[in-house]
Amino acid sequence: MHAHELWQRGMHGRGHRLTMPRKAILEVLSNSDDHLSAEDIYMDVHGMYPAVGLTTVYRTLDLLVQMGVVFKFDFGDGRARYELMDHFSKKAHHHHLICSSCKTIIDYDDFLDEELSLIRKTEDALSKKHDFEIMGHTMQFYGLCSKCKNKE
Amino acid sequence: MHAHELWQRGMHGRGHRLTMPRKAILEVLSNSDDHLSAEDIYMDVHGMYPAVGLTTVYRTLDLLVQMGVVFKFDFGDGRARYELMDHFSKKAHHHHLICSSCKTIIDYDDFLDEELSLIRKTEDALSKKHDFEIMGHTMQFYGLCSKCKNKE
DNA sequence: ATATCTGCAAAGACTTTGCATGAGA
DNA sequence: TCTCATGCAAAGTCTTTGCAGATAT
Repeated sequence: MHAHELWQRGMHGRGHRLTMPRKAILEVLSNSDDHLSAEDIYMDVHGMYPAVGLTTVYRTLDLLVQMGVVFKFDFGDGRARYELMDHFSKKAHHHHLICSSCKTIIDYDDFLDEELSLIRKTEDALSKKHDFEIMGHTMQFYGLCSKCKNKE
Repeated sequence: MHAHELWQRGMHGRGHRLTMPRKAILEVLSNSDDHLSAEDIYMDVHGMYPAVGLTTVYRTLDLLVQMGVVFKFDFGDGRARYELMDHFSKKAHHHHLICSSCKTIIDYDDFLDEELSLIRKTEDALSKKHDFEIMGHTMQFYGLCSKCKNKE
């Protein structure tokens, strides 16, 4: 099944429509390895379909976050970043290493096996203890990158 | 050594002054168990010292974040939250469980022992690999709390 | 004494909302 | 056809900046 069909079903199943702007936005998210801001996505989409507005990008991202297709991050630089969730992404599971000073973001995927058991255990305990339905997790390290470290 | 002296030294050592508004803000952070927004802190401080303005709260929080005394979180509700870092806090090390729908935040401290070895290992590897000076980490689970789960 | 800090008001940046028009199914 | 979706412009929120007066050491 192709991605478009998957999206079609996902949207349709919940009473939403797979419109051209939505396809374009999903396309951009699928083809990027970066942590795109709404503006980034808007710029990309705008290149292909100049008619699509920034408002639609925001509204679509909200919808995708609601649907559990996209994860919304905030790395502290004043704008939200969006990434397809693991299940929908070409990228492997990963976490982030962030420079507190210049906000550079590095993806890493070290020690995921060791992580897995901790995550599972914690998820399990938390969902029981607090009656939560857990949908995802985040893990990030903060520090100073080599450039910023040496500027001090 | 009392907290005030510690703060005094921390500030002084870097060419900053420990002023009344700064004392009040640190006081509020120390005495709260919550994840306070700038506005929350402003309200608290304002109760004691009505002369202190919101701008000063923002500026002080920025300074404290720079100094590594306070951690700035964003849980996705459009405003930043601030917490004293472990070393300066009465609270034990913990992470967060967040309801994606109503943004309720629950602190948890389960499986910290298991976490420790993973964190150490990862921190070590990342700092070498990417030449980072790592100063902290974050871990959070997202999901739906019991109330929001049942509203669906 | 003097460099730092503060409050106020104004500006800035990102995001959301209102409403008439346009488009999927 | 008939909702749902979109674009534009305007409004909203949180946060930052400019500047003259106040303050810590």
